[in-house]
Amino acid sequence: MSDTDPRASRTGRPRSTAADAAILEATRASLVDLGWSKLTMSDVATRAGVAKTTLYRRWAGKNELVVDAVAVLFDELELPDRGSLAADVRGVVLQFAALLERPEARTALMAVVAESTRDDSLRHRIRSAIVDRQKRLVLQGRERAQARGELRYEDDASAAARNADLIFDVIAGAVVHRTLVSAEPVDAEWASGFTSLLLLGLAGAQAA
Amino acid sequence: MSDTDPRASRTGRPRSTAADAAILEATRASLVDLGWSKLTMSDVATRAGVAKTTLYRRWAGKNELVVDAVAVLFDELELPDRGSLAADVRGVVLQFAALLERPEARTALMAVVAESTRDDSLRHRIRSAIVDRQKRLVLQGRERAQARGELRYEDDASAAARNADLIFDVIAGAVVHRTLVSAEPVDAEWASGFTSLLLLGLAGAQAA
DNA sequence: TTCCTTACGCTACGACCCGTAGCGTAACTG
DNA sequence: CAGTTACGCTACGGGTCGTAGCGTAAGGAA
Repeated sequence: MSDTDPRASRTGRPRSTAADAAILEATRASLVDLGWSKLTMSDVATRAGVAKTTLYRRWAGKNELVVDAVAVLFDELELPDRGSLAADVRGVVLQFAALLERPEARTALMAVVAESTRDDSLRHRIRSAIVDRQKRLVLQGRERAQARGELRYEDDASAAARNADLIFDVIAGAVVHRTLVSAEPVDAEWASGFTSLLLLGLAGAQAA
Repeated sequence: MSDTDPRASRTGRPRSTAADAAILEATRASLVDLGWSKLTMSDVATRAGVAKTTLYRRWAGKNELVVDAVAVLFDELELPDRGSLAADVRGVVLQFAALLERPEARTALMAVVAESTRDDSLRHRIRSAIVDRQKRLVLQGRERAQARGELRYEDDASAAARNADLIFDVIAGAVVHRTLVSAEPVDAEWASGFTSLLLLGLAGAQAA
């Protein structure tokens, strides 16, 4: 969460965990009301009932604060077994799309990614707090599909890892692009079309 | 380009087209040096050798200015006939990836998209200036593939349009996500893997 | 040419946010 | 108790924002 590890110093007044929670909650509320660009540290401090200096003691700035405030939203994603690979893909697509409907997520995600193009430490923070944690969904879905016999088990471990990364970028990228760039809704129909394309490919989806 | 149409008023001193070009060029240069978040209107004005008030006479703010400054970069994309659908896809993926390697493009694209989530007019500006213009590549590639016999001609016109939009979101989304979110390189190997996945689908690409 | 209209450069301005310093006080440890 | 760290508060210089006001420049119309 915050920058410094509280266990490093066992003496002195401990940091208020209530303040941590209040700050992150206030950050999400401010994102909803004001959006990324108009969100200010002063506003978050006021909403959280906390002094501005307290924010700077824990986060280097707006970028880091917002990443931590939004990261928890992505942990809500899960992949219940829906019986087939196609159903699992459709399900996660719709779930991810619902997350991107939330104003705090949509305004923050692209903004921090944009900032991360010029800030290595921020990019690593995004990776560890958001991106890498969601790759579990791809791995889980693949294992299930392999167990069902829908996908083969792969021999080369590094090739399998590259493949998982590729699938992750394709699914997440398509949903993000559809939602935020094209600014069109991800509904059940789109999810089905995308799933067909992903499973069958261009020619195969056309034939179906 | 600018906000007001110069042909609307035929009297008075005309706007300097040289200033327009200088401002957009200065904006790109400032994006390279400072990035989106540290770019200021004052800095752009100074670089362009123009008064700050001149900027505000043409653009409502930083968002609109940057969209116009970056839009021209995307028009460089083209789709030469490489002989097969797979080769065409690989080619456009690598071309788009090269564009996203340019610092002015990568820092600006995600930032304006993030802003557009709370600004309808900005979103329309992005669509007309950037997104919609690039869908020509999908349409062109599909026509060629159909002429080669690699894809069927589609009967339903609206279904064909939805399909083109889907493919656009999948290709552009995957490249953007790989480059900016996962922050991994789009090299020839990745482009080939992605192309196989797009053409053959999950099971098909695994078998190949 | 003269008049009209619009664009330009320049200066100045209030408003706002940034990030930090300094201080007294609060909370926890040994 | 003393020692250490966190907190709230105030204040500050520095920077950007977007606009107003002014005199001047560059075109078109009579």
